[in-house]
Amino acid sequence: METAGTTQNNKDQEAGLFLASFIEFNTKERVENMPELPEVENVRNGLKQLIVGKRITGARVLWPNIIKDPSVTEFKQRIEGQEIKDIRRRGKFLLFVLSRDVLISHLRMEGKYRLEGPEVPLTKHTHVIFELDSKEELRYLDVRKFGKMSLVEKADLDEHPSMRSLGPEPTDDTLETIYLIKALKKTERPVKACLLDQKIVAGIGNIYADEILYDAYIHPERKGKELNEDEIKRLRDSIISIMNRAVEKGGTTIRTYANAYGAEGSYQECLAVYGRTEEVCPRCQHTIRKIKVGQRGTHYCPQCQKAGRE
DNA sequence: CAAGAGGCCTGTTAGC
DNA sequence: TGCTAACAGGCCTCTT
Repeated sequence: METAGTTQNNKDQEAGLFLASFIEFNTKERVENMPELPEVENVRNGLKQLIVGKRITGARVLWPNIIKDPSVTEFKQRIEGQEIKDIRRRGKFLLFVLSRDVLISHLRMEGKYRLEGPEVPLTKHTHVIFELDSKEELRYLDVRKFGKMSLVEKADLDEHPSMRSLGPEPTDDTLETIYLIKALKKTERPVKACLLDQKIVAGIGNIYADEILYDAYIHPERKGKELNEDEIKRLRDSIISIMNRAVEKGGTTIRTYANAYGAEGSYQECLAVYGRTEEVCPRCQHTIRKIKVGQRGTHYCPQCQKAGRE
């Protein structure tokens, strides 16, 4: 793992953009930042100020598996010369709107972008480099190499496999109660798994799924079909309010490198259960527990979130 | 069709 | 102490 203070390149990191993040809660539990919707939104805002209007003069791909489609050769050829017109977001996907194409970028667990001068040495986790006409480089770093990029024509964006099956954004305008009732009422899956399913709602990851269920007083293992309409209504409200609040706070970042735009988030101060295993529930003083639900680490309060009714 | 398993990766950690 | 093996995690692909 990288550390913030290693003297030599510390200055460089602070000078460039490092919308990044490692989360360190306490000595018991350390979790790396997995960018969910609020974190991606934060990255989007930072990048927007820094690179919109600049032109990509070339691309270097050091780890080919990051590029999902088209082929690496075509990817590099096509992106060259295109101007960055806008940066958008859909779910957890970052969308670089270019002159002709859209670059779809998913950070997965640890992907991050840095804007640096070419003289700044590459780290071993740098996998893709976009050279800009401003003489800077937009660099993609990813310790796990899990992130993916696709380049598609604008007209084909909605039909791209990554976009096509995404559910609605978790906002008041787009996530309807009726829709959520329909989606949950027909499934045996635990509600936690449903929240993580991007086809049902886009943008929720492991941190906010736990926070949402806590906020809604719903046990993560309850099956979708056994939730009543009032509970699903409550769940919908929690989805929207938690995600809105997290976006306002700039997402969750426990420890971050400084950057010129102060893009680190502060939602970690609001986390009630995530990363707080064996701590005291802020509502009822019961002990927060960690279990596994659908292969995922899950934090909840056994007192506030009963497995039975409520 | 829905749902679960496997694969992608590597730093960290549990277990010997 | 030093080593290996298991694990985490989001999404896609394959299988059932």
